Amino acid sequence: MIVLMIDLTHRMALELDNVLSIPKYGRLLDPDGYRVASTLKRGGPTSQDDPTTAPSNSSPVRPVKHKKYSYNTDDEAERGAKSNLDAQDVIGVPLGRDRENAPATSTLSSAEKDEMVAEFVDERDPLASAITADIIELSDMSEDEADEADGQQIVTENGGNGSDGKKSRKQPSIQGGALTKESFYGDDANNPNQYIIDKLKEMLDFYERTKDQWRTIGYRKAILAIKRHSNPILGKQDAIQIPGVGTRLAEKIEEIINTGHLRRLDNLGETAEVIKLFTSIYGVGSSLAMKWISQGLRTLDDVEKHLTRNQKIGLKYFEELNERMPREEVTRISETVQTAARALDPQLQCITMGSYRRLQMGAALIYFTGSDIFNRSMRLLAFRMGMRLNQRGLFADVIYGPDRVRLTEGRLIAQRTEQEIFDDLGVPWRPPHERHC
DNA sequence: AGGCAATACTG
DNA sequence: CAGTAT
DNA sequence: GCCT
Repeated sequence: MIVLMIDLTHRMALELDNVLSIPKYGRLLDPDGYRVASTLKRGGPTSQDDPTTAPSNSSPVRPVKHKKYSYNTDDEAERGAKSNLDAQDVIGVPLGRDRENAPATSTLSSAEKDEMVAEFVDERDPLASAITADIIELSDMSEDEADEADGQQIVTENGGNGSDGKKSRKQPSIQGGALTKESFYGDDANNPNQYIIDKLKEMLDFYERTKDQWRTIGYRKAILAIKRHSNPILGKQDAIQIPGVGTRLAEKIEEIINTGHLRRLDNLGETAEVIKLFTSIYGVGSSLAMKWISQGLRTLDDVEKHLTRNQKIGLKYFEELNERMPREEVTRISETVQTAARALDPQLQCITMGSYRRLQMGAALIYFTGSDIFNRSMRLLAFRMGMRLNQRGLFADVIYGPDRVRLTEGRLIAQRTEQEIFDDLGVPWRPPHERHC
């Protein structure tokens, strides 16, 4: 089957097993609506294919050669997968701010699309190809999932509830053994060591913007470890117990405990601020930032004339690229992409990745996680309990007629977390690898 | 002392 | 190739 | 930065 993975985040790549997302850039701020490039092929082994030749439905899909975009699916040829899209295709959807009424593109011929691709590539800023989506071939997805390809795979109804709005906003922690983001990383609000974490985070931010790749990793791991550590850290000895926290950090932690702040941090002063400012320009990293600082540059204006083409775009859209994309907007863009993609191939499974997916509700997680057998048995169980489970949630008080015909929708009783759905079904939560049946 | 993920695009 | 990005 |  073919899966379209939509990645709208500009800062985070998704890496999931063999599936790599294509690094692309946040959002497209082109004001004139959107267009879909259906076969935007990149370089590599497949680029010699005649781009004007639409792949034939009946011909076997050739093995995927470009490892960047997919992994090999040996049995794919035998199964003769039908799709207008190949695994190395990329769908790019430039999106403007005012795109609600953007024109539909589903009826475009492939020649027209290719023309658009050419235009897209030639005339657009590279940064403008904001939204990209990978076509990934997955050979191990179940029939069951394929059967469900009709509906919306992305949960959108409750998307824009603002829970994704702020930078470090977290959902409340949930109890039980569920391996959720919260239980794994800890919960800001309830963590007794949050003030320590905050200080260390500031250090981390600085090193992230400096050159110090390894210190960055050290801090990051330590902070993660402290977040998972639920007891209050009272001193150096406590701290150094935590794997990931060594002598140096333990001392800093003690200083934070005793004095409330870090002298090291206070000393970073202006430099840290300016580095932060400069590296906030998309395409400007620590090296350039430090170089500029050493040349006496301090403001965005100072720096303007030293930028490359891409960096100029980064500066032009400075605000937009540094702003977190509202979840609602992600939802909207996802739908746009999906509509366009399905027009090209109705069979497509579409999944929006990144932080959007991490906050995706439990019902959808269960669904995507599988296995098919597991999902079937969970749904059957729900049915027997007079309920209904699907990728949107668990519904109670569902009325069924003869032959399991469902007469009512029922009322939504659980959807946000896997845990609550399992609970309501009376099934002990189990980790994905134990969901074989 | 040496490793700490892997890979793509840009200029 | 170094820098920047995901 | 931390760990081996």
